[in-house]
Amino acid sequence: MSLDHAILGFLRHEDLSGYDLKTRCFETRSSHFWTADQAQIYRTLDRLQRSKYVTVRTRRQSGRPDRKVFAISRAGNEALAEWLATPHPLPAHRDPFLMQLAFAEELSDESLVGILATQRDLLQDRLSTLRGSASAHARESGPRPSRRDILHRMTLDGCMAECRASIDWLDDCIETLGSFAAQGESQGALFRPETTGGDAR
Amino acid sequence: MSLDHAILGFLRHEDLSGYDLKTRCFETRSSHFWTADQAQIYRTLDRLQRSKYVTVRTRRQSGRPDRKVFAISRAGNEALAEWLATPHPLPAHRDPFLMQLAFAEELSDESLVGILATQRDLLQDRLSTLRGSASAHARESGPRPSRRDILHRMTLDGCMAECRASIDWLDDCIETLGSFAAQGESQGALFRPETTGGDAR
DNA sequence: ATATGGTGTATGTTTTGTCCTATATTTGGT
DNA sequence: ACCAAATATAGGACAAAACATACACCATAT
Repeated sequence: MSLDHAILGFLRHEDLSGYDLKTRCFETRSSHFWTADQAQIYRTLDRLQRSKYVTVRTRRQSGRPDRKVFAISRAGNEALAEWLATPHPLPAHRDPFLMQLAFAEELSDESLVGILATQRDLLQDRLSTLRGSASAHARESGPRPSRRDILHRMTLDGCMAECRASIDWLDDCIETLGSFAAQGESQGALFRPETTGGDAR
Repeated sequence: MSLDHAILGFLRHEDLSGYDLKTRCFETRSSHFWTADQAQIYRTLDRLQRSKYVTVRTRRQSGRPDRKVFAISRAGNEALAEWLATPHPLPAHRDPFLMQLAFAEELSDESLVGILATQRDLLQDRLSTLRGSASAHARESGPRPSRRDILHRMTLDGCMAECRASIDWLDDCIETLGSFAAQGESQGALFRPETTGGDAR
């Protein structure tokens, strides 16, 4: 259902074709929190049109194939506004990397550290990309950003915060495994006691 | 594909029935990084069996319906080992809450802060749950945790780290919006310049 | 001439995950 | 005696997403 609202959200700002949504919206503006396949976009537009949440007008273009430009309808606006104003439950967390780590019991320490380091690097890359988007966005929006700009910036900040947290965590894991390997197995001391007390909030 | 490996991972440790996997594995041990519907578990077990990654023996039980106990096969072990030793690309990030925030332009400051605070509370609940799991796990595994225990603990730590980062970020957002509302719109000063310089790693 | 790459829309198939329902028995509580 | 909850497996329907492929046209470079 979220994709529907993403499309309505983009259309609220300006009228767009499926192609626009793909290239100017999902591949750029929202890529850090939602992506969508081209096929998915067109099918969803079709469905939104059938449910009267968007209207379409076809733009004849000289030579090129026609552009179908979609606009959000009254009903679409209302549905979107309602969704935006409602808190939604957290979706189940799904993380294939944590799964890999959880079952890596029989992996050698070296392989395991390799996996962790690779993941760290991947997250570092993502963080760099996010930083790039943030700078670009700051440049575009200038010294007096609109409310829209501020919200967009917040989403980037959120992603960067998560990213940094995961990187730090991975560094801790690598360190722990390093001393684990150095001292041999089952030394116990490596197991940091829970931080509940010192870190309560 | 990840679900296959999750099941193989659990079976590597001990033989289990579909019901065991549901109640003792996915609803408890792995709930923080992967969940699975009961129907999905049974269907996946069926498929894994057809592809010879698991074997099954049926336990007659007096009265009760038969238990189908699954065990991982040689082929299953090899497939799992290979998957565990390979780094996998980051999946696309999908976060409906960030989407909600990104499109919340027309929401009043009050509603927006409400949404952010609710999200904060939801994450706080998740963090409490994670803390509970961590304590319980620490208690069960005792002073000399096995490698398996340490890895499991790491997955919990990773989730908690992400959770905390998101909560802190939400607090920042709420604060920013608070001063935004106080000073009126488009004051510009509220837009924190990018932190790239001070936070480089 | 031909290839490449961008613009633009659309369908088919498969995988993955969710929800609902059905069946059958035992145990424990009121 | 009766009801709810736990134990145990499985199919149908469907939405969401990924993956592949197709059609049609243009501009530009080789």
